[in-house]
Formats: sequence, C-alpha cells, structure tokens
Amino acid sequence: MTSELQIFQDYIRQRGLRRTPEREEILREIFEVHGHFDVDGLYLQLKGKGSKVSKASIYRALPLFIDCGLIREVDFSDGHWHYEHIYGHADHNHLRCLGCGEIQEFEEPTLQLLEEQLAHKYHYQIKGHQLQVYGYCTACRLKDWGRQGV
Amino acid sequence: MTSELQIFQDYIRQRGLRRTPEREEILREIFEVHGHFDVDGLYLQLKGKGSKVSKASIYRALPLFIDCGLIREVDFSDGHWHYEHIYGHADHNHLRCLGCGEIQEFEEPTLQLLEEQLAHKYHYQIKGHQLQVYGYCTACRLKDWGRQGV
DNA sequence: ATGTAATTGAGAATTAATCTCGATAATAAC
DNA sequence: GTTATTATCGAGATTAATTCTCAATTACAT
Repeated sequence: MTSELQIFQDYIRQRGLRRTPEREEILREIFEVHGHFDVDGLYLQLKGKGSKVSKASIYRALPLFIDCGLIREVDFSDGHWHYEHIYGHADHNHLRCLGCGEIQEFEEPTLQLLEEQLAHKYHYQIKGHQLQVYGYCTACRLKDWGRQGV
Repeated sequence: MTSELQIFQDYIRQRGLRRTPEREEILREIFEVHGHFDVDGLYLQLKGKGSKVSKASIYRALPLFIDCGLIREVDFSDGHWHYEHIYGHADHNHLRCLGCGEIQEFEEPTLQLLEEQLAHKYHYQIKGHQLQVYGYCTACRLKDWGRQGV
C-alpha cells in the first residue's frame, strides 16, 4: 500500500470516519497524476477510466485530503480551485503568467523563517502560506503590444 | 480633487473611456473607507447612502481601478474576491486566522528582492504578488479543543 | 446477523460573477 | 448649441463552481 493511502487511512480511523472505495479511488487517481489538478479534470479522468465516482464525492473527499496534509488548495485566480500534492513534494510557490497562464514553480526557503517570525510576533500558530507571483512571460510580453508598461 | 480621482481620470482619458458619475461615485466611496472591502459590502454602503449605482457597474468599474493601480484583489479564500487600496498604502501582506477570519497586515520588504530575482531567472515582467499566511490566533487556539495539533 | 449512522449519487439550490439588451448619456464633430 | 457616435448604464438572465438535500446504500460495531 502506498504511504499516501496509509496516511489517509490512519486519519480516517482516528476521526471515526469510514473507508470507502470511492475515497480510495479518488486518492489513488490524485497520486497517479503529477502536477496540479482541479475538480473537473479529476472527475473526467476518473470517468474516462470507467469510474462511477460522482463530482459530489470528489468535492466531499478533497477537504479530507487537505485536512490530513496530503494535498493543498492553490489559487490561480481563474475562477475555481486548483490542488496539488503536498506529501512527497518540496514546499514551493508559483509564478504565473497573466497572459498564457503558464506556471513556474520556485522554492523560497526563507518563507519558513517568515512564518516563525510571524508566529512569534502575532502569537499565531501558523498552518501554511500561499505565495503567488504574477506577471508576463517573454512570449506574452512580445505578443501583447496593446498593454501598457510592458 | 483627490489624487485618486486625478489618477483615474488621467487613465480614463488615456484609454478613450468615459467619465461617468457612477464610476466617480464608486471610486469616492472606496477611498472613504479604510481597509478591505468586497463588492457586496460596497454595493450596500452606496445603497445606504441613497446611491442608485448597480452591482453590474461596480463589477465593471473595479477592473478599471485595478488596471490603473489604485486597488488590488485580495484572496481570503472565502469564496469571493476582496479588494484593498494600493494607492497611498505601503505594500503589505496578510496573516489570516482560519478560526475567526481576523486579518493581520505585515510588511515583508524582501519580497521585492524576490520579485527581481524571479524576473531575472525566468525572464518575466513581474506585476505583483499575493502572499497569504494562515493559521490560528491565540483566542481560536484556546477555543477549538477538537482540532488536531493545536 | 442486525442496528446505526456515515456516505453515496443525482439533481436542486446557492452564489459570485458575467453577459445581454434596450435605454441613456458622454464626448467629438460640426 | 445640435447632432452623431458609441461607451456605459440598470435590470434581469445566464453561467459556472460549489454546496446542499434526500432517499438509498453500505461500512462498521455489537
């Protein structure tokens, strides 16, 4: 059994929830894919493999995976949530092109220090952060003559 | 005339758009309020003052204010966009309590350097960033016994 | 085996945001 | 000032992501 599944099942047991084939199917699919995903894409992928899992179940399962630290929400400011693996992946942030939507991932270890400073200064228990940097990639900068200050 | 209005009118003229009482009303209201706001709150405030401005007009005006650098979108992960002044305010980020929603603002000047590094490394023209740090404030940590790892 | 209560799928409901369209009004040209 | 052009307006319809409802199912404890 993969350790993602193990983590999830420990979480399930600990919370008095139930192991269901649907939840395992969804989790397995998520960890077979690399990179970001969203609800719609995940649903279509599962459907394409003959799965009968409903969107409602996906919407219900994702918060559990988030809660046990396997995945997290990512905001690409395009009207719906995206998600990505946390488990087994180095912490990273996203540089997004406002023109074409391309995503570059980058690491910024100093944010760990920032979290500790903030925890101390404001007496917070920090659970995480989201850093999105946005701008225009070279290709889009050359394309869009109309825009200002480019 | 306030300089926010001046900036907006320069922008309007430059783009061949039109000065309308609705847009000025909305802009004036935004800059009378301090702190964050959202479309619904802004609409109700205007309505409360007897304004006839429609929500559609607010939705249409905000992108203009964003485009000319007066305000920006802020993501509090609660299902809709929030906005805040940029003009006349130091760049800052948000520390949000997952329990009660309290927002602490903090400055982190090193992100300016990070932007420059990213611009160089990935050949991007950086337009801005969003950093949200989230966790639990002292009060919420004491309240929520049920949660884990608190 | 049985009881219970968590979970499911299907579709309705909700909600933020966008779009449509006829009416209005800001600007430019005369 | 008058007129023409067309951006902008308000109201309501539409879209799309997400959540909710509810009856049927099923995981788990006893």
